[in-house]
Amino acid sequence: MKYSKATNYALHTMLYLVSAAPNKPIGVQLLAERQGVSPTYLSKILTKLVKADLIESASGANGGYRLKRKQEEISFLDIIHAIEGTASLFDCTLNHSSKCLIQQEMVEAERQMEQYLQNKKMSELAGKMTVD
Amino acid sequence: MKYSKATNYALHTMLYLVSAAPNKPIGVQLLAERQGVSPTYLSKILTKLVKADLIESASGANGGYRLKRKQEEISFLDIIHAIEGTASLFDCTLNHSSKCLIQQEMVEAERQMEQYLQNKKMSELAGKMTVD
DNA sequence: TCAATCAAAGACTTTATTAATCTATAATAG
DNA sequence: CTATTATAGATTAATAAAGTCTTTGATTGA
Ligand code: SF4
Ligand code: SF4
Repeated sequence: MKYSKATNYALHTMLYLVSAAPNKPIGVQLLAERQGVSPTYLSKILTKLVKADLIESASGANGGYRLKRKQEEISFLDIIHAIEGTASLFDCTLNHSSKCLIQQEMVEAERQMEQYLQNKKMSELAGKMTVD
Repeated sequence: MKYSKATNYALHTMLYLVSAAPNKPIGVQLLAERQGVSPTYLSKILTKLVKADLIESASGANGGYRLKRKQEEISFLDIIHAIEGTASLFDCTLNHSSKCLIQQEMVEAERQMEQYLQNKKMSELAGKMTVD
């Protein structure tokens, strides 16, 4: 069990957008170069972030991506959910009883992690880290 | 990102062993039947649990598997780690700075989940759940 | 001792998921 | 219009998970 590389790219891209000038859209070309990934691939990842309403895109010359919300309103969890989806990490296909303790505990454990990630906002990274 | 099916099998097997008579080893045949999985495959999973010192095995007639520790000394996390390994969920291959906040937060979030799972022991399931 | 029973190990195959590419289409600024 | 940039979908490649098959080794008890 691992976070996908896509999530990694998404987090780094968001970090970069956070530390960039807020009103100048940044093209996928540049974002991809920095991370050593192909523009077309990063593009699909960013489209997910757009659909999750975390960033917005502009087509055409001088277009690109920029934050749609304030830094303090974007959490790690938002980004992760946008890429990985929101389904539970533990899936018991059978699911016979709502009182199943295994499932309950696994879900609660996950909730603990998500709670932490939800409280971590992009604003905490801004300035405190340089993107490379 | 999902827990593997192997983890699911491991948890269910442990639950079954917990609710079984502690001194009579149970063969993989029976354990596999209950879960609708092939004995040889389950066997490799159980071998991991043996190596993690959670259960012990006996070869030969009347052999099989049984708990090696007390119920209250086996946590969900023990089982999960035995199957999934202990590597971090988030891997940044670059890893340039020990001060990287992204990595720090991701690791800390995971720690929250693990802490919860470490406190959940098999003894909490015993009796409260029927295996099916 | 020997045959039946059971676990361990390793090589292998199949299936599923993730990662990535390629190509075509749509939007927009200048 | 045309250059630029995002979106979408189909497709391929790479990696990981799931599962099978076969052999070996240990143990029991007849
Ligand atoms: S016991 Fe719980 S986790 Fe297992 S199959 Fe039933 S509902 Fe799912
Ligand atoms: S910024 Fe942090 S997470 Fe990203 S590559 Fe560097 S060390 Fe890894």
